[in-house]
Amino acid sequence: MVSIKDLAAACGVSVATISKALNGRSDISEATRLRVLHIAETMGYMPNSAARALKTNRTYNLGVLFVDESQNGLTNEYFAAVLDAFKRAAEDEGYDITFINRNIGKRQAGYLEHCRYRGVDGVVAACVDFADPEVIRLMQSDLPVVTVDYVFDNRAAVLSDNAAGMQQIVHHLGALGHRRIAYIHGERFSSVTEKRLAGYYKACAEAGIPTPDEYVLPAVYHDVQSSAVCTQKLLALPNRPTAILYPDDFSAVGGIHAAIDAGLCIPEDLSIAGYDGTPLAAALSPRLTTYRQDTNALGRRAAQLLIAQVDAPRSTLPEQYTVSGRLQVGGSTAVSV
Amino acid sequence: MVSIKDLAAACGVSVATISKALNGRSDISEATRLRVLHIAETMGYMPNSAARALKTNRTYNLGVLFVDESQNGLTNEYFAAVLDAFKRAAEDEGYDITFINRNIGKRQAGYLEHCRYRGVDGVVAACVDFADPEVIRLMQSDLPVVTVDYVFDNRAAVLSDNAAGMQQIVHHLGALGHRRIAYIHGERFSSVTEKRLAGYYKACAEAGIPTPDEYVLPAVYHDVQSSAVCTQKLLALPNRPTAILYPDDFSAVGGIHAAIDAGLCIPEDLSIAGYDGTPLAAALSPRLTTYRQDTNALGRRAAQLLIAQVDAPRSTLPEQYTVSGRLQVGGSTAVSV
DNA sequence: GAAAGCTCCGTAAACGTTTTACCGCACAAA
DNA sequence: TTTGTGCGGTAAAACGTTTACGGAGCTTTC
Repeated sequence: MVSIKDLAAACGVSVATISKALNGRSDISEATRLRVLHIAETMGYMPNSAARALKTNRTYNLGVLFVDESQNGLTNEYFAAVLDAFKRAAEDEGYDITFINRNIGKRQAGYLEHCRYRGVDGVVAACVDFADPEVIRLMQSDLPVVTVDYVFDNRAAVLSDNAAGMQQIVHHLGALGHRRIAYIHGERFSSVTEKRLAGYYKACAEAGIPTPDEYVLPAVYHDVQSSAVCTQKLLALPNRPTAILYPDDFSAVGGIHAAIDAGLCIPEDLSIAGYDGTPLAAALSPRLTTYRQDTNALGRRAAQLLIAQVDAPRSTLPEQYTVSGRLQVGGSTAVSV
Repeated sequence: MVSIKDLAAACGVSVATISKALNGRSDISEATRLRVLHIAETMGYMPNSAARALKTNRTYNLGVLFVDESQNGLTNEYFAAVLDAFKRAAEDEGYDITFINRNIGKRQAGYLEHCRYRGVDGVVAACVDFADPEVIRLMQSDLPVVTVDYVFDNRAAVLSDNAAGMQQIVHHLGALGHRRIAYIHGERFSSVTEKRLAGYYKACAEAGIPTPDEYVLPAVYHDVQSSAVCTQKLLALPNRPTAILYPDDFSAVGGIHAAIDAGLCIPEDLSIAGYDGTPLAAALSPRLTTYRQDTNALGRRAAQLLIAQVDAPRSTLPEQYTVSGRLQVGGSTAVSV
């Protein structure tokens, strides 16, 4: 590996000059800069990020914090899509991304310690349990942080418009004449679920649609089993709903099958809506009505917010951004009978 | 940040002693080691990975190379699952993982250059175009490398048993009495596709099942549109197949709907099989017959192979491991009429 | 009783950068 | 001639580690 020292020797100047030439400093003549750059090219010079990080305390590395327990990790389609967009945006700005975990070397540690050990310039947190003391410690540290789909104190955050999305779905169904709209939601005490529930109740109230307790059932995100069971319960009701809302597109599949098993036709006998707007929604037949979250904008925005904090002159305040999605009407919803 | 120097001062010993105590070296008394460890704990000492990397040329960072163009990135469920397992295994061994891209800082570069810049100890390559000159350059470098689902020269690789998987599916259908089995496959010139095709042909030959050209159609992985179109073509055949095989579970959804639209019942009129064994397969009704790839073993094995190379005494040879999956029979396949 | 061998610890150099302080020089102003 | 003022460059310290080497004190060995 050719170092800055070798370059200096080859160019006949000092290492300081090389460094200046490479980093676009001003106190150097254009002539020598060009010469250095050219020789660096031909010698195949590569800077050493470790040395640079050691000296500057900047790694140009961004940490990604998420929990991979219980399937909610990389295999979560929503999170994967957001992360993918985040990654692309970060790379465009010259940052690399690396995963945060709870050990340093082979020793157990905390998330914060891991970040300090690796010297990441900032952290994006998604899909994590914000009640976890370790997560809280990280959030309260002086590290630049951006959260997705959760607001921690007044730290930077990007949010999907969960309440608005839910409202749009309800409005859509209300416009189709539905008056009995049930909602099978995801785990409680997640801010996403709470927002969507609020949106559901608000929209129903506005439209004068009743929301009896037996129409609001708890299930589990991405679990066809639980959504199928809930659907069966709803369909067994004396006054069964004409439309059912699901926590996500995948769960809706469980609902669809439960409905079909009950001898119902979709959308003639029952309207069904998912959430997320994944490729799966478009693959189903009829296409699933769903709310498409703008994962691309979410990830990109998160990267921008984080990087802005990283090289903020400590004056910029953290912000919360909400990015809105789009109702995607498919054939799974139709006028109420 | 408290450094080794602060520790030395607090302990009243030299920095060398601290380093030795921390790294479990032998030329130090157990008494002082304990004292150092204790004081380090109370002072909240954290090593600096950059400094360590600079000195030792080991970063304990593993690079992940994959292309994220055309949806085949993180959102690819198969890859995401493998990566997740890889990540867990790597972390257990004290390694962190970071993504490889083609720029260093904001400048364009090659994959290899990026790796050298970041000083990753090794690279796992999956879902990449192995014809890309940049990828080839990386593969031919002296960096420890492991590939998944592809064999490059004699570098280490983990492989899913694509041929065997396909054979098992065909055997299963053959045992059910099917004699007209069509195969809608993924993109050609991918080694995965070629292996599966070979498996299909071999199993059919063994069972004396004909494989007319019009039964073998090219489609695109994870594309319901193309699989639906292919399905329509097959069903329009004068001598239409009694069973259709798909490149993956998601594509099978397209096929199922095309079949239903054609007025067929599954599995009574047509048997259908997917590939991968994703949660989706189990969510469908009837459950999709599929071949479940052991993504967990694949990822874990890849990590083991890579790490073994990293700290190999240059004597160990790279190996190719094949990990086998399991046929998962669902209700989408039944005895032939 | 001296040589040899341990055990434990310190000294100092090195890894590849960046950055601060400074120096010499040419040129213009006084 | 002196004094300032940029400009182009150098020297050297610093970042936080690891490690080769050496040395002091002790024990073993012949």
